[in-house]
Amino acid sequence: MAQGQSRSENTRGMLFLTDEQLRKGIEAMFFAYRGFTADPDRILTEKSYGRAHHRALHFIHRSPGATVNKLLATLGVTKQSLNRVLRTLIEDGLVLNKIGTRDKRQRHLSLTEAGIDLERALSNAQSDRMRAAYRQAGADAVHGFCTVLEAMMDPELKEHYENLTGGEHI
Amino acid sequence: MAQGQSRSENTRGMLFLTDEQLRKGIEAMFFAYRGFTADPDRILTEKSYGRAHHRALHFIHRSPGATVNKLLATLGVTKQSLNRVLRTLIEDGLVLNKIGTRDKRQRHLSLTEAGIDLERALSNAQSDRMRAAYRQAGADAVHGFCTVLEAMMDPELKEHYENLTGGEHI
DNA sequence: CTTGGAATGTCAACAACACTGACATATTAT
DNA sequence: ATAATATGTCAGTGTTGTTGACATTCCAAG
Repeated sequence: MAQGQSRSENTRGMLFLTDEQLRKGIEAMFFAYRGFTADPDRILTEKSYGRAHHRALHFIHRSPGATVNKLLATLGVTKQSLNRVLRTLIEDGLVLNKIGTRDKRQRHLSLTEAGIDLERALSNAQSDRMRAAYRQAGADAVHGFCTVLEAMMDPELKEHYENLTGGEHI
Repeated sequence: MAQGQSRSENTRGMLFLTDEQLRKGIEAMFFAYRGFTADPDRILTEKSYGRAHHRALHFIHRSPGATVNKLLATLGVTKQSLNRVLRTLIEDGLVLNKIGTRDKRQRHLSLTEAGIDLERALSNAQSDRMRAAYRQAGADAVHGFCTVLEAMMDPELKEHYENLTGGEHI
């Protein structure tokens, strides 16, 4: 039995993965995701927003000027679902909705100053925990963490993930 | 600038963490969690269940005979929310609700054969992806993955996580 | 034995957030 | 002119979470 052994390889470099190790990873994802969202959720509740607002603010901040369609693809929700959230953010003066110059059907989304402020508050809350976890776990662990997460993504989602970091210098 | 450098330490062994690295980790969690739930979700939709049913089945399978209160603490939802889910699972013959012998107020939950079957189907779907990700990332990455996830948990949630793996031999 | 509190279940109402389906409106492309 | 695209909107529905209130059952302390 490879009990209590969290890293184990055979002679061909293949991983031995017990059901227990897999289950542990599954539960770790579940509990960690709760921690991951806990801090922003508190801020959001104060402002009567939800997680969907956070996600919208995050990705608009990340890709300012992106169209609604691009945001839809990134978030993976229906336009009706996103529209409900976007409407309140625009009404509350956190998000700008600018008609495209080249293609006037498109709406380019960006954050107002107030939107940037809230996004930063949410991002800071989430980053603080992430930073603490990174520091506690160490550099090698962080690298492994991201590697496994990337391997867990659907190929289509992974493209969105990579495009975000790639298309930074626009 | 430590740009493009995902693991970096200074002379005192402290991690340098750029905003970009933290943001990348945050987005990795978001996209990976979507992949994490995608496969079970497909099965659940077929059977007209939701993620909450999966979670209940998972933890009942993990700690058979646990009381409702213990399950409530693990899942971190209200009893009303859990009860709605449990009721359908009991009605559908997937979960057993046995009155305690020592304390007859308590209900001890366990899976029926049908419950075990569905739990296994869900677990397999989720494990398959996890296993593939683990294999792709390698043993060291897996270790780091779990380390960071554990460091991200709320202390209270981490106890639940650890109690699950610790109290296996009941 | 009575009483207080704990464990559980249930009812009602509500909110967030996802879905589908249908439809309207510009605008662009063919 | 017509088709397709990008967006917005309305209406309805389902899952999952929440509060608040209340009943039941049972253990334990007085």
